[in-house]
Amino acid sequence: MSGPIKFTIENKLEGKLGRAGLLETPHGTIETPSFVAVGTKATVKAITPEMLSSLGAQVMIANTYHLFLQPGDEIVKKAGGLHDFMNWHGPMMTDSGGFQVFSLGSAYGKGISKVTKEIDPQLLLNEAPEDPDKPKIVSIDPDGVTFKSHLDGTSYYLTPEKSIEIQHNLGADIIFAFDECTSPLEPDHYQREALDRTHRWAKRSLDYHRSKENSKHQALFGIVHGGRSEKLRKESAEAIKALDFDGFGIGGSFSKVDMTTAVQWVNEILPEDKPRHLLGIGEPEDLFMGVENGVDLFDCVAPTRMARNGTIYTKTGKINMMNAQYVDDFTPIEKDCPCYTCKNYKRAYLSHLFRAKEMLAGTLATIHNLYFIINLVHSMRIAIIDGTFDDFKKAFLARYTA
RNA sequence: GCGUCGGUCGUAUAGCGGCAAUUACACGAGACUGUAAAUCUCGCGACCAUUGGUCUCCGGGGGUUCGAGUCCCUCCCGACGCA
Repeated sequence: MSGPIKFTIENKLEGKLGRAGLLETPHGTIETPSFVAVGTKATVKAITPEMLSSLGAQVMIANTYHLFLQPGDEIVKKAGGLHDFMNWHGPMMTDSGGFQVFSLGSAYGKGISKVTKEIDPQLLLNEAPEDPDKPKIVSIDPDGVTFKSHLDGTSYYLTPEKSIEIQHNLGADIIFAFDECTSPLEPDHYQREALDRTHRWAKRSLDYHRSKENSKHQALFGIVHGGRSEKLRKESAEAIKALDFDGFGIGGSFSKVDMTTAVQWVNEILPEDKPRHLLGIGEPEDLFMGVENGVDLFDCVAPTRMARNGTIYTKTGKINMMNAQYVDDFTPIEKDCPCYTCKNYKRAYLSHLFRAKEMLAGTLATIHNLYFIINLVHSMRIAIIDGTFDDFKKAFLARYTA
């Protein structure tokens, strides 16, 4: 074991793919399964790194595309890397920019999200409708992707090598290969084409990475794709597995019903001794599904974005703090929750802060939501170690209404 | 007391003969899954209803007109000016 990270399994779920483990990185050890806080632009929105740490976060993930545009990876490098730049000294990851191929590309302005409730067959037939009023800001070619900056319209060309170079400058402990996240609405022939491209890019990402000194202290994860297709998913898992990455990401925009099968197909193939990260997934029921099926790491904007938009996780489901009923509700945000927000503030106060558009609203809600999700995944870990996962899952989901 | 301007959906506004009536905020609800997001969508007179329909509405009352927030008369209220 000579890579920059070390993964050891502590206990497994009987008869299933799930496991609890330890992932050692140059900036500390992550107890898995673990939820990775999203800090796209080198900040977990609304909170400081100290708050992030004290609410129980062990690891966070920033974004190549956003930091490349602003302030620029060279600036971050001069600052001494992301850890010093943003004052987060725990384990850190960076995403490659591959998701932006989707969110700024095929999903741009079309109301398509990462997880669709169901696939509308009408949309599938017509493929994605083009809006002639909206200039395309992403265009893909065999070598890379041209982005028109969403900030000022400047064109930038991102290739696998460029993405890795940027991620080397950013200096996270774990970085991702440059991939293409496709829309589930794309037809089969396109999924095929995009998958082949992602595999070529994976190889190029890895080759470039290994040719640099940074590969000694930064780990590189390859990303499995394949959309909704069993054939492509399994093929992708085999192809990425063959490439000697330090760990794996499972990517894609899913229809809710396709997610479970996709994760199972892939994790049955991926090597057991390397960590797996289910990219961009984080609703409670999905986290149970992922953990049960062998996912070690999750990241998701849901807890932080929901928090800023006034939605709070509770053990019985999400509540919208903007609703009239909370104006004079002087009970804690959530009874029995030990987080800073719940220990110190009442619903009526949070309701007031949101209505008054005070910044503290987002901060307090973020602290609670992140604690809720991070603690949920951590509890799953403990349940795996204790051998009580099924009971824990049953009890949680019985109370929780999505 | 006289004169001028003004009174429109909770508030602030648009409207100057075809209007259930503009816009913003507020209010009510919903959405959000590798962050174009402290954002976005919908609703906001009432009652039916499948597209759609019926009624009631722009300070009060009266008038002109096929048709009136919109024009005329009068009353009430407010601001300003002159007494």
